[in-house]
Amino acid sequence: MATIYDVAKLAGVSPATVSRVFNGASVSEEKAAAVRQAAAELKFVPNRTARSLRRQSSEVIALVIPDIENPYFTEMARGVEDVASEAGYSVVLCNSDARIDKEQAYLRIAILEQMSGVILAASSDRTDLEDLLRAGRPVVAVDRGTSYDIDRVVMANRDAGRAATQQLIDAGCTRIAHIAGPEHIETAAERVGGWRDALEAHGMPVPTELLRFSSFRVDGGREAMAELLALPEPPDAVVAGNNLLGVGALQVLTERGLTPPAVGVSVIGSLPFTTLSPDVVTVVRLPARDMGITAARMLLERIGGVDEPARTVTLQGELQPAIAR
Amino acid sequence: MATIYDVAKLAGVSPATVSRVFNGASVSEEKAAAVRQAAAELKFVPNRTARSLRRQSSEVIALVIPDIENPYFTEMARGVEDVASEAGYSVVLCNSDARIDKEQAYLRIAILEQMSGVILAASSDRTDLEDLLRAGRPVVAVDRGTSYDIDRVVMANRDAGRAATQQLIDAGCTRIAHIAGPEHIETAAERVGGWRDALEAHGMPVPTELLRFSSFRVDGGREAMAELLALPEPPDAVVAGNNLLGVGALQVLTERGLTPPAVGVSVIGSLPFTTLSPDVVTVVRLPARDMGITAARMLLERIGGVDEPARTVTLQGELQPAIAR
DNA sequence: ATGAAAGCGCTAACAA
DNA sequence: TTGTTAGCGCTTTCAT
Repeated sequence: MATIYDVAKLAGVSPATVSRVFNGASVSEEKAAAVRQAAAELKFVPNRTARSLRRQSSEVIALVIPDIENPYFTEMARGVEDVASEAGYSVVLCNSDARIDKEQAYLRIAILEQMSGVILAASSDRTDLEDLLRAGRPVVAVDRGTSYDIDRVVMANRDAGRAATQQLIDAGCTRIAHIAGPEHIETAAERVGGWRDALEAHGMPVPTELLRFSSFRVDGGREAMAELLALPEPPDAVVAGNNLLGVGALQVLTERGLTPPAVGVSVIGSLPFTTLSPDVVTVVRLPARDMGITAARMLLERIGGVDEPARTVTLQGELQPAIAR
Repeated sequence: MATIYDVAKLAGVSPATVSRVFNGASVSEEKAAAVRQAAAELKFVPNRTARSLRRQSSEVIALVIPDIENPYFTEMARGVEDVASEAGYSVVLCNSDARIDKEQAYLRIAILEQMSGVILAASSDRTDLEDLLRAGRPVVAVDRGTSYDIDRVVMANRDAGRAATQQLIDAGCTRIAHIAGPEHIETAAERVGGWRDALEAHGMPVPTELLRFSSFRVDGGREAMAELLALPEPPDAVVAGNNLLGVGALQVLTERGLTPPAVGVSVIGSLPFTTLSPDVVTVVRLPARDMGITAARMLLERIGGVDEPARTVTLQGELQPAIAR
């Protein structure tokens, strides 16, 4: 691997000049050409590690998500990656497994590896960003907020919950359950709010026994749905709090021969790998990729030194109603 | 951030001794204790960038996969990550998008960032590993081989294809189609071989018009399934070459009211987010997580200097038959 | 077992 | 504009 010194010697200039050429500082066109020529000849590429050590920062950003197997987050990851790699940054994808200790470990690594910044879908509202922020690394929150005053990109969760529920009301359902995510996660709580709103707006009672908090996972959806069906008065419809809960609920319904529209189903989030006809399940599509793109752009701005007050971008879901029944 | 010098001063030793303590070299228990004490007091953590520069390698491995949105690969990624992080390595997940140019770009970055090694699910059989191998970075191939003589972990694709097909034959199907992945991808070709094997073993003709090569994606499965159904003599069963092709095929069948067992379906790979009852679709589960675990272990061995001839590990799929009809 | 010192490849003051 | 030089924080000879 050729170094900056090899190039300098071959081009007949100082190492500093070579560095300047590769960093866009002002260099006479003549020397710049010589440097480029020499660099090409030696197949020189700057050593990123050395640069990081000297600059005290590297062109790497961390993306910390709670579940790498959830298509919602991988879709977001693609958005982040597209923007980042366009700008010459690498993305390190970190799977916190929704565990605060693993998350913390990754955030530590982000500091140690001198990463330029972090995009974080926090595992809980007690995530500790002190060290990171003290080290001057910008952090952008995605999907869920944190307890810090930082940039964030979130979904219009309440609206999504309302729209999903509304659709079932319009279809004539009267006992509408809601399988929600963990109570302490902001997104879950907001979607519950939307479900409540829609019911109240129609003068319908808010049936607490039909509200189930669960994990944002398939098995959580399965359990909750099974419980709901075991009720003396089971629901005639259900709003799933995210894509995986929707899958779990639909699996249980299918197994019992209650495939929609036998029981109405609305899902907040997309069902990318479902085999159901899109006609029978209402989906509020959440623009995960856009969320990733937006977050990455904001982070790059912060890395670039933008210094305005913390911003919040809220993305709207898109209602894809089941065909009216 | 405290440096090794700060610790040395506080502990009353030389920087070299501090380094030795953190690298397991022999140091008197007395001084070692003093160093640990001082390090704890200063919250010292070694700067990884400096170490990488000095050592000319970093504790990072790259995992390059063709489709980050495919659950098969994210499941594998988890396996890799679990092993790697256990050993103190970070994993950089790179999505090549099945494009050889993006893949090449990531492999370049792996060299530049002095990553310790690469786990690669190659986008094609023409992937160029010259630079990487010349730079002495070990590479382990997963899922698919490469044209190089390196360690690899693959699935028993032919067996999987055979088992999936066999199951449909046992169920009494007589016109069994196969929707395969891209012809030039090893895994796809091998699975086709298995399909062929099973048919021939039963003295059944191998119906070329029922073999479709496609992309390993949902839309590919949809197109192929639609074409098959449009045939004058459509198939009464289909073997899907991977999980996404299976989803696509099932979507089309469902939309046309041909949900299995109306048409028999076997899928090579799992359907994690399907809402179908597992009773009606045969699945040959592929142990993706194990593949990741195995590959990561092999890579770490190579990084550690193991120098034996290239090894190949073949993992068996697990037949999960639909309930006999 | 320990310390002194060189240097990994680059960038950024400072001088010229 | 250009070159000289001093590190960034660590590891690793080479002495002792």
